[in-house]
Amino acid sequence: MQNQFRCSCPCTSALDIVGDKWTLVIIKDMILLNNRTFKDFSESDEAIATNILSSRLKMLLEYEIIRKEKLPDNKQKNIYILTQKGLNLTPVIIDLIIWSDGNLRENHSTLLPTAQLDSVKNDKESFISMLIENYKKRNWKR
Amino acid sequence: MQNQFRCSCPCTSALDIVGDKWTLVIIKDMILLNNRTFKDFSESDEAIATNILSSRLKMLLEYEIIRKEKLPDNKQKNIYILTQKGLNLTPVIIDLIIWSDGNLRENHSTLLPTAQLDSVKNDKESFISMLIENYKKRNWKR
DNA sequence: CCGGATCCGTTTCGATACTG
DNA sequence: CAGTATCGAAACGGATCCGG
Repeated sequence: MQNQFRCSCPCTSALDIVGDKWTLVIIKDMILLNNRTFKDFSESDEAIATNILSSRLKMLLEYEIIRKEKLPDNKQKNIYILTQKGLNLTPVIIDLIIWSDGNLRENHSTLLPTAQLDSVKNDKESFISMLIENYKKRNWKR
Repeated sequence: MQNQFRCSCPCTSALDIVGDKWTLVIIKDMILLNNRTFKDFSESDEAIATNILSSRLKMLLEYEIIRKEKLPDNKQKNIYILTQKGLNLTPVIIDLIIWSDGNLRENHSTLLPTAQLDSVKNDKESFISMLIENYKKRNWKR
């Protein structure tokens, strides 16, 4: 299969990644819901098709925003883990959630997993750092 | 023509807008380059096709992220102006630019209009406020 | 069952030509 | 200049298949 994406054109990388509904959903659910397996993602509320999911995971691997590992206790299961580069997208995700909450009052359930919102608005910077540190503690055990 | 977008589903609004390469490009160029006319957008570096541009402007109007006006001194020319809701996306854009600069070193010209980067990294919050205030001063004259 | 890959009809994109 | 129409190409996404 040909690449469906153009890593050969780095100047548009940021928009390939963030300017795409599905990569954004995947990254958001990794950070906020700690999704890790193919199954986790394919069962998410946003109902991504498996072929699309597959193509996006490849793209994110290619960009080194995530990496692929085996579960230490279950060598069968593949898991996808955010790299530092991927975790660095946390501020973008959080700002998007804050915007969504403030400006799309009707319904923002897609972007808001919990009642963490107050905490976010209270001190955004520490909330972001906390998310990143918690993520690393849970998933970066080597 | 049928609507190409589904405003009937507000729960995915944020991703319709930000999870789309072109709406993101349009908003970014409004904030950073003060693009205002159809021509401005269609001549931007990213080379958006006129039909796509047209559909995205309609979508952004529908979401009230921009509004359409006539130039006061030239009743012929349509201009598109960010609303408050649209301007509230500035933090998302800026965070994306910062991420792009820090993590896609190869080439980030698409997202970086000027050498304002140092200023951003120095004090992000005031830079964002400044961008928004400047935008209003230039475009919100009634 | 899980992690995908393949197939295939439908939708959307996007380059260009065209119109008022 | 500000869009709209056209049309082939690409992407989507539901269903299905398949190896482990």
